[in-house]
Amino acid sequence: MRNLPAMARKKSNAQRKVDFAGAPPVSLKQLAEHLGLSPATISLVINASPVADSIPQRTKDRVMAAVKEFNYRPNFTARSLRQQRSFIIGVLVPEVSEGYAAMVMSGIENHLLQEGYFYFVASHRHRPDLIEEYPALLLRRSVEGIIAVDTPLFRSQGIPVVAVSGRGGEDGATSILLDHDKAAQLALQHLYDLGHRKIAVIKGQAFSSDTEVRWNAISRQAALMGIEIPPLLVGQLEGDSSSPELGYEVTRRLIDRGGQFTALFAFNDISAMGAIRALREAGRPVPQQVSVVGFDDIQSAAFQNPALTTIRQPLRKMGEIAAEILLGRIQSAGLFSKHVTVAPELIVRESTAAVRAKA
Amino acid sequence: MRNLPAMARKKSNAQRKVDFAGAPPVSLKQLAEHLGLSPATISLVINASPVADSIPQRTKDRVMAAVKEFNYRPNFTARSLRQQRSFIIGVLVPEVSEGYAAMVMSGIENHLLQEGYFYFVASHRHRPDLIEEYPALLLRRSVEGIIAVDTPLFRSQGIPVVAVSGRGGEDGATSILLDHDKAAQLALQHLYDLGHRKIAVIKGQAFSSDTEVRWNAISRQAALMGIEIPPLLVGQLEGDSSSPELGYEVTRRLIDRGGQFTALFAFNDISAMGAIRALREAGRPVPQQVSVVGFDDIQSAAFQNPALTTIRQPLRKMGEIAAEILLGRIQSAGLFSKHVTVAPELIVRESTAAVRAKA
DNA sequence: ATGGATTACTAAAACGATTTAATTGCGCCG
DNA sequence: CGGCGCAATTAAATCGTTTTAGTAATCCAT
Repeated sequence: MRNLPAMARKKSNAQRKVDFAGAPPVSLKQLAEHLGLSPATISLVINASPVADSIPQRTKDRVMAAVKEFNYRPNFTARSLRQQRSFIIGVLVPEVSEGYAAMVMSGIENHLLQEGYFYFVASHRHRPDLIEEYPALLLRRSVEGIIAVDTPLFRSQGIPVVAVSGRGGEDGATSILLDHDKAAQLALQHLYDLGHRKIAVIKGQAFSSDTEVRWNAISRQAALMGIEIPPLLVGQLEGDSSSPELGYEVTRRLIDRGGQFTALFAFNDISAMGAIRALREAGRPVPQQVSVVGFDDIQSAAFQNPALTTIRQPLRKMGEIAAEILLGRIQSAGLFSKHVTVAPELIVRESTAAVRAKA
Repeated sequence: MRNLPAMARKKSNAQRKVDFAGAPPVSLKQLAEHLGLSPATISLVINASPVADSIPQRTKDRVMAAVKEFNYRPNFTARSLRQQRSFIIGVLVPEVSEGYAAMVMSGIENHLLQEGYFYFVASHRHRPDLIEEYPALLLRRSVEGIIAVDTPLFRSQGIPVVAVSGRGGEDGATSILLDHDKAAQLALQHLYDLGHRKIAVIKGQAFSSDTEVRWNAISRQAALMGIEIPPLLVGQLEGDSSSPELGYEVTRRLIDRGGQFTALFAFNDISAMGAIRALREAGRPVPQQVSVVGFDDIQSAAFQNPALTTIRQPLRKMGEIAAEILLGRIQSAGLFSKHVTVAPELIVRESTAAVRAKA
C-alpha cells in the first residue's frame, strides 16, 4: 500500500494473523495417480470426448466418483492455454458509473455469465490515449471479442467487435442501434393522441452521434402524421455538460421566441428536467399547460416531479443482444450482420396530459 | 445465436465476409530462433531478472530491439500458468447497474488498471444461490482476491476478501466502512448552524445494515450538540422497494402525528425525494419551511427540484481503497486491518435554508 | 491360423512462457 | 599446470491441461 490520503481513513487496530488454508486443489495428475489411470483418460472422460466412447461405463463411473470425492476442478488457465480460448470478452465503456453504460453492462453480463464467459471492463473516460491503449491491453489479456459501448473504435482489432450505440464506423464491427423512427413515432403518436398539434423539439448537441438520425426520424414521422414542426419550435442543446441546465436554457430561448406549443419532445431525460423547470417558471406548468416527453428513461426519470413520460431505450436488452451476437461471431467466424436494430418503448408517466379543451 | 425475441430487431441485409488477419503474435521461441539465442535468455532479459546481470549490454540491446521490431508480447495465459498468478480479481455486487455499486466499481477499476490488474464482475441480484455460487465460479477462474460490495460472504474463500459496506461479518475479510459519526455530525451541525433545533429523522429499513449504526451515530451526535430528538420525530422506512414512495409515506405519518420540526434528515436521497413531495403537499415547502438533508448523493440528487443537500458517501474512494487494500493483501499475506473507515462529505444544495426569523 | 476390427487405454507432444541447475569457455592465481 | 571463479548462456523441468497418434489385447470371421 502506498500513497493513501491519511485523513480519509482510520485503521482499526484489530490486526490479525490468518492463514488461508483451504486444501490446495487437486491436479489431474494426482487424480490419475490415485485412480491408477493416465491423465489423458481422465481428461477424455471428463470432457465427454468422442474418443472416450470406447471406455466402459464402469471406468467412467470410477472417474466421476473420484472427481466428486476430491472436488476436482480443471485449472482454467491451463485449459485456456492449451485450447487457446479464454472465455473472456472485453467491454469498453466511457465510464462504468454512468447510468447508460451500467445498464448496457448489466445486459451484457446477464448473457455472458449464462454462457460461461466472464468480462473485463475498461473505462476510457473519453481520453483518446486510453481509447487507443485499452483495446490493445485487452487483446494482450487474450479476450475473445470486444463490446464497445458508446465508444469509437478505429482499427480493426483482429477479433470480433460489437458496438453498442457507437459511431458504427468501424469495418468488421456489428452495431446495435436504436430504431429512431420507431422512437419518433411512439412519442409523436402519443402526443397526437392526447390532442397535441403544436409540438416543439429539442435537438441534441451537434457532436452527439444520435442527434442527426433522431432529428431526421422526427421530421419524417411528423410529415407522415401531417404535423408541421416549424423552425421556430426547434431548439438545440449547446455545451457538453450533462446537467439539466442545458435543457433549461434552450427552453427559455424557445419560450422567448414566442412560438406557440402545447408539447415538447426533449433530446433526453436530463434536458427534459431542465425544460420542465423553465416552463414552470414561465407560468406554464407541466403537464397542465405543456406536455413534455423525455428520452432514455434514466433511473431518476421516474423520480422527477412530475415523473417523466419518456422513450425508453432498451439498454439492458441492447447489452444482451450485443453479447449474444458477439458470442455467435466468436463461435463461427464468417458472415455477420452489420447492423441490428432494437425497438424503443414509450413509458407514460405524469409529464404528459391531454391538451385542454380550449387553450 | 438462439432464442432471440424477433420483434425487437431487424437485421440489416448487409452481410459481409471479413477475415480478421492481423499477423498472429510472435512467440518467445520464434524470437529466440531469430536471434540465435535460447528462449530462456530472452525471458531473463525481458523480465530484468537478476540472473541476467551477467548478460552483456550488447546482447540485452539486441534482444530489446528484436522485441520492439516484432512487437513481441508475452502470452499472458502462459505466464499466468507458470507463475500461478492471474492478475485478475473478482468483484461481487448486487447489480452492476445500481448507482451505488457502479460508483464503487469505478473506484475499484481506477486503482486496479493502474496496477496492471483486471477484474471480473458478477451481479447476484440478492439471490442467495448466486451469492453462494459466484465466489466459487470466480475462484475457478483463479482470481487472486475478491471485493464484495454490499454483499454478505459467509465462507472464508481461501483468498483475500475485502468488503465494501457489507455486513462485515466474515472472518478474514477487511471491511471498508463509512464513518457514520462524522456523517451525523456534518448533517446535524449544518442544520444547527442554520438555526434548526427541531429535527426529524427518517431511519432506514430494519433489514438494512446501515440503519442501526447510522441511528446510533445520530443519537450520539445530537446528544453531544444538546439537541433532543423525541420519538415523535423519528420515522422509519418500511418495505423493500427503492422508490421515493417509501419516504413519502413515512413523512406523511410524521406530519400527521403532529410533531413540530423545521428540518428532516432522511436515510437516503430517494426517501428525501419522497419526503419533499409529502411536505410540499402538506403546505410546507422545502426549503422555505422545512429543510431536508438526504444521504448518499446519488446522481439525481443534484437534478431534483429543489436540488438536494445531502451527505455524500465517497463511493469511488471506497472502491479505490478496497482495491488498494486487496492488492496489498495479495502481495503480502499476513497481518491485515479488519476495518478501514472513510469520511463522508456534506454537499450543500438547495433543500436546506436558514430557519425563518419567526416560524 | 490369420488378418482386420474393436476395445481400453496411454505416451508424448503440444500450449507459451518462467526458472533452476547446469554447461562451456576463458583468464588468472599460486 | 591444475584448479577456481566468473561470464554468458542454455537445457530441461515445470505450470495443468488437451489431443493426436499409438499400442496392446481381445474378438470375430474367413
